[in-house]
Amino acid sequence: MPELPEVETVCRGIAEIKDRTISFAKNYRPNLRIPFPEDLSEILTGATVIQIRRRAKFILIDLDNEMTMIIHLGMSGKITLHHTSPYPTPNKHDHFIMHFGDNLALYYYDPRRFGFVTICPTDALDQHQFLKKLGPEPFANDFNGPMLYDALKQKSTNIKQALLDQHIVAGLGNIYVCEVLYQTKISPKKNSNKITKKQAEALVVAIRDVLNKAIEAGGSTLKDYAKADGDLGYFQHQFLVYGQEDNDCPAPHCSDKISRITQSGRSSFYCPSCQK
DNA sequence: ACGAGAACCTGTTTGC
DNA sequence: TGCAAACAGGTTCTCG
Repeated sequence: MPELPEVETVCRGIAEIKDRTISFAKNYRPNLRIPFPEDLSEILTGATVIQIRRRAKFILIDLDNEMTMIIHLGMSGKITLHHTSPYPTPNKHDHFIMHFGDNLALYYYDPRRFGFVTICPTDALDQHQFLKKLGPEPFANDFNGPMLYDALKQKSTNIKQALLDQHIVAGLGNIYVCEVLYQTKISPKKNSNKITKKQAEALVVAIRDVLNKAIEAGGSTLKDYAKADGDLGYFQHQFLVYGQEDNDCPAPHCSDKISRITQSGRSSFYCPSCQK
């Protein structure tokens, strides 16, 4: 999926649906990763958007009927807006559509169908199965060096897997974990419980730094992710290690090349010389 | 209880 | 050129 910066970019990209009233909503298949709620269309139609928020990689859309839409983009989910009716005929991967009158429509497109759209009473979001166990937001005060140190100490897996664990810190994905580990000179193979306090502090700084830069660049555009306005993000041009297998390590005095290894079925890119 | 690996899907790229 | 295999931003389930 889109990781945190891409989801943040989508949230900003759909800001104009705020204060707009849903005139039509429809899902075009019964389920994605989870079923669409049976009464989704009835609940949404006539409701007005109060606020758009992000929690981890979830898009939260608060409505004036005390309900909140929860949207997850999975690996290949994409949201696009249309401003002129008649709106396009849904493509076979456009699984959910909302109209806000005749000059604004939101389409949810997801070929791999690992994402989902659901709804939850706003006051019950904290208890929702997808949200209740999430770790802290990377930019929140409760995410800090001592907290991360303690959490990493509990895990017996490698640091790569630990940072992907949404219960430790919410929002990181495969790309940004690779970049963060490169920036902190920590090998993805290092045991999570061997991370020092100093390294935990450095990880907090690097996580915020990498995510901030990615958000500023409008996220990363890979195979099938684009912002809501159809423009592309640019952060992919700043990847130092992700997707750089066999390229020279970008560190000034390093003559090594970037390696790719598989950890728990997912690619990790790193410099064997710089990252220990 | 925990972690590695498989599973869930389709589309695109890579390699023979 | 053509086809099969590998690979892809995530999460959750099963199995050892």
